[in-house]
Amino acid sequence: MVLTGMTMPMPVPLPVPSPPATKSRVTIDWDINDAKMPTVGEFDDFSDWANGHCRLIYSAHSDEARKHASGWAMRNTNNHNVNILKKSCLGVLLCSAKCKLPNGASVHLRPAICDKARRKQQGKQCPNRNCNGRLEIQPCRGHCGYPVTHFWRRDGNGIYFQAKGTHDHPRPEAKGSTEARRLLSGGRRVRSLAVMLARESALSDKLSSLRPTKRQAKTQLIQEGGKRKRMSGQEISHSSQDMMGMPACLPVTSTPTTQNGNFNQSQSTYSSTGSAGASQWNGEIYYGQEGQTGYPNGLYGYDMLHSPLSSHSSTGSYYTENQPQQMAPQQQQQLSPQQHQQLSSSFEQPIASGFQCGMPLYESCDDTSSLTSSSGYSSEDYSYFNGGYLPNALDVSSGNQSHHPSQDSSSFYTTSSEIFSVFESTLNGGGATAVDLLYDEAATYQQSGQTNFLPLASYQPEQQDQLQNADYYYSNSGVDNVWNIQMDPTYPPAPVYC
DNA sequence: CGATGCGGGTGCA
DNA sequence: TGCACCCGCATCG
Repeated sequence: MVLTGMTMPMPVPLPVPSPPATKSRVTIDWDINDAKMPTVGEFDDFSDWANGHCRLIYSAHSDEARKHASGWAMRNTNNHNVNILKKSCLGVLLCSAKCKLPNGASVHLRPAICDKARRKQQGKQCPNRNCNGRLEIQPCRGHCGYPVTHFWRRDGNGIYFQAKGTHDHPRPEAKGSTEARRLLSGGRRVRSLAVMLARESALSDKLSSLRPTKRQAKTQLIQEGGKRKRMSGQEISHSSQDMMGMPACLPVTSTPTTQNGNFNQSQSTYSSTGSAGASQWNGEIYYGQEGQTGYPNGLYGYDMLHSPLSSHSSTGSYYTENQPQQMAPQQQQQLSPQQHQQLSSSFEQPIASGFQCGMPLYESCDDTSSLTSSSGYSSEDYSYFNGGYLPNALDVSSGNQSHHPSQDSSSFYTTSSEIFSVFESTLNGGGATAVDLLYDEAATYQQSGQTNFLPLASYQPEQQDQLQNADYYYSNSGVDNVWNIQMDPTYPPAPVYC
């Protein structure tokens, strides 16, 4: 996706009905704290960009699920419960200058999970050559002012996932990008940052355009309902609300699910499920990956640069957020280009429907719902940020979405595992350089016949130093270790609707 | 070196 | 008591 111009991205109200899901999962109501988790016959496809209040049940054979993976930078949070793994969002690393790449995308790096590493990230110079900004963390405050939390629980042959809160920040670059960069970079780290970031943008646009219609959304969308208690952190959330133009912490007033009753019961019994001492998360045996396909959906207003290098592709979770985010495939298909534009540009139009999970308007902030709810708030991450940068952090988002339909559709479900596999295998195969990876991507796209790649230009002073990304080039003088990004005038933003 | 997971401990409501 | 969060430790890639 591409972030552009818009400085005050507002959530795009998507009059989108909840995505279809198998009855087994939809009808079953559960809470991560339930004493007994429901057994389902069919599992959800893994979604690494889950957003909004939602619950998913993955197969215990899902590699991603076993690893508790997420596209969001989630860090472990101690909830003193060995049965439920809790993680809280660290937000995203943005440029203090809010600079934009030529294609309108913004710098949005993945915060290191490790506190120490994260401290080092902050304050570093923006990877964009033409920017003097510094990297700053925009903390996640999507859950009533606190970071969005994810809960994982293994039970039987299922891995239960529950998310609380709606991210109020752009997506960070995907995990794969960070890892790859670290593995490959060495002294080129800074450059790689810029390259990967920018490349992600163009790449994801292409990828998304290639994505065939995925099977019906399978994610279970269950909005947290009726649990309202604490509103702590509400004042903090104001900033988010203001920025997003949406209430991030309104009490849940709708969604008549059966969850409420269930909740109380579960909370009271939850502790009984604990197996003192031994964590269920220990000694995990990861099964081989079985064709994870698809790609994170991202009608997400803030999200733009998906990482094709992500090791976690996703079939996407079609959350109907009050944001220009995920949509169900079929819904997407029904949209005309104009509709796409309307959807993405109608930020100012708040929607008040109770669309399943993740609707900020109905976001539950009562998290008493779980003993395990919490956050990974880290004061260290906020110091710089609070210095005055926070307000516009979101402007990294998507300004251009309303102008480029292709971007709007760029984040939709498409089985792109084949494409990813190219990079992933290369990544893991060893011996490949960053250039190889990048080139592979370009080549792959070309094969798809849907891109407008120009032949790779000569590399100078070395191959790695000039890359092409469909609509712009990256070059590095090799002197100051920063990248030049130049637009490729020949690149037309071709809208493609899957 | 960093990602992850665990868990002791503290402060607050 | 529940939650948010800090910190150190251990393991693994």
